[in-house]
Amino acid sequence: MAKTTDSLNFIEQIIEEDIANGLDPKKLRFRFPPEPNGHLHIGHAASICLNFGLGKKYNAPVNLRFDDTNPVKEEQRYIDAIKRDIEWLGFEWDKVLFASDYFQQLYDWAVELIKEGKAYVDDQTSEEIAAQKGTPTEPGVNSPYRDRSVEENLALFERMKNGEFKEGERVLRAKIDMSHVNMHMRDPIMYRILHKTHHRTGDQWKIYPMYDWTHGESDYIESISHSICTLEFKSHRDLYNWYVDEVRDPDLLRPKQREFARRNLSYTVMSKRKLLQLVEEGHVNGWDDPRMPTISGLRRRGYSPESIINFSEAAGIAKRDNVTDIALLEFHVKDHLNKTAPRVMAVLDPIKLIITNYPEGKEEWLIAENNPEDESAGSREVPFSRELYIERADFKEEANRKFFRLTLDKEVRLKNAYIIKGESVVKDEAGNILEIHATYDPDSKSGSGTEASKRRVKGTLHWVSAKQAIPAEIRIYDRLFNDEAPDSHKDKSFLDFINPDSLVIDKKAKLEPNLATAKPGDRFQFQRLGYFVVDPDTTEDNLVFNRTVPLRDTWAKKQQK
RNA sequence: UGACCCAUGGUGUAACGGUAGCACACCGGUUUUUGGUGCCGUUUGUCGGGGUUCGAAUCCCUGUGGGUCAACCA
Repeated sequence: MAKTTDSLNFIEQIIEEDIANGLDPKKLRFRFPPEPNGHLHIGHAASICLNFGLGKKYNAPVNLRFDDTNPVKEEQRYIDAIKRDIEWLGFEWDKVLFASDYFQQLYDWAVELIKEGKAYVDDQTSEEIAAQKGTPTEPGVNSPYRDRSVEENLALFERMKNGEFKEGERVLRAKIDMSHVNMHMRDPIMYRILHKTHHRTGDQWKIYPMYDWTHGESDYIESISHSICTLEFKSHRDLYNWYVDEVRDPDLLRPKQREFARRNLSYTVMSKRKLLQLVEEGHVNGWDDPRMPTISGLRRRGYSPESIINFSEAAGIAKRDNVTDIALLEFHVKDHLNKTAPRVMAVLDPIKLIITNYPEGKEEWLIAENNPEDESAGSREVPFSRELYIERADFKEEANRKFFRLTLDKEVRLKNAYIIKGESVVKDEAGNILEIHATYDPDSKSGSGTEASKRRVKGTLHWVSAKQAIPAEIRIYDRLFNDEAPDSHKDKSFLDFINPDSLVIDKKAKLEPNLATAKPGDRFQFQRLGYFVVDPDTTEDNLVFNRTVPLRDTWAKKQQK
């Protein structure tokens, strides 16, 4: 029989196995190691949820470690953005650390390796070294500098450190095996010369360690038990182990690198390089543009941390390449917002509705439930009067049976208010509808008890009272890319798939007056339309909303068929 | 013409030698003062071929398909 009780993902299985084999659970320690060269995106969320989730599950510390070994690409503002995103997701790190904290230790260890004859300075150019590297099917050849004396290597490495050489003139290489089947083991480069200012160490260093030399050693220094990374690092594992074992105290455990498949999403570009290009070339309005798959973009779009975490949980962890349907993410957004977002009435494309038998000048404040999914959300009052706005698309002079909204001579309910009946329309010379006239039934007030409740009406419309309505700017986002998986087209640029209609701005919208005090970040469900969030661009004079995600609309879907 | 990794419905995952489940998506029904939500249900899957076994998605062999590896990036 299927055991649906918490099945473990394969990383957890490895950990359980290690514990079963005698690993002290108190020694469990994880890390999340971003390079501060851009914003985190939804793919990183998988790694964050995995590592911090493991920390929670096993009550183990998780370090936030910035892999900042390449001063060319890294910036302080990205460090700040990454911290904010992780905090926003609700995770707590044990320590914030930097690979650059270990530069001196790494240097000292490198000197040791040189002394042991396990590293050497190579004077060749990048091209020459590449040419000697061989190919996956052919072995490489040794560098002519491979057998330099320890003294000479020490002296040269010292001079590299002191900035006596230009960039590219020399590198330090590990002396392993130029004919190893694993290309990464063919005398990998440990240090390169870079006369660049580092965002943390400034101009102190003229040489910078490479990823492989840094990462395992950093894990070792921090006593990380399980170092979890993505699949493309699989072939780095041999080198990771080699480096760690060179410096490791035999009594201490070697951190265990294990790899899982990165999370891909349909219609979504996840490459940091490409996201940077979108920002730099101005295709979007920054890293936090609501169309971006970045955590900051999703936040501005109105996604909740819960929805991202639930999504990651649902998507799972495995070792095979995948393209997850973006609908799964959107499902979790709607699922969470449905339970938490207050309902509110807004009309995006207003047309005037006059209740002809409602007294001029009269004004009623009707009670409206804030969230039918959550009784504790309470209720609010909305003004009702003779002149209202309704959605232009909610009226047709004549329509078939499938149309549940307002037509002439048919009844519908105004949400939280009365049942009305379409009577006539006022048009201009061109035949455009200017106003709809209707009559209401005073005995049909919502929740009054006197409502003719047994009367069935075709549908329910949202509306706002014209006099009290407040205007707003509504930003509606569609997919940035109109192709299923723009990453997969090797022959075309992903920019060719940018959807020109990915952003629509609507300034005609009319909202119920309660929204006047909404603050940036507040999320609402606009009744029958979708979930919306107040954008940070909002000012006192200009209320700005982003559409997080539309509501499921089965009618619209059927129309398309 | 190498090494390594991977292969379960449309998608993402579970089952670790004992009846192939779950979720999303899709489709249908139902409830509803949101064409939302909820509830119910249908359809759809172990890449092929051998083998081991009483029994194989699971173990072995083989084929096929996909991915990764030749940055002074991470």
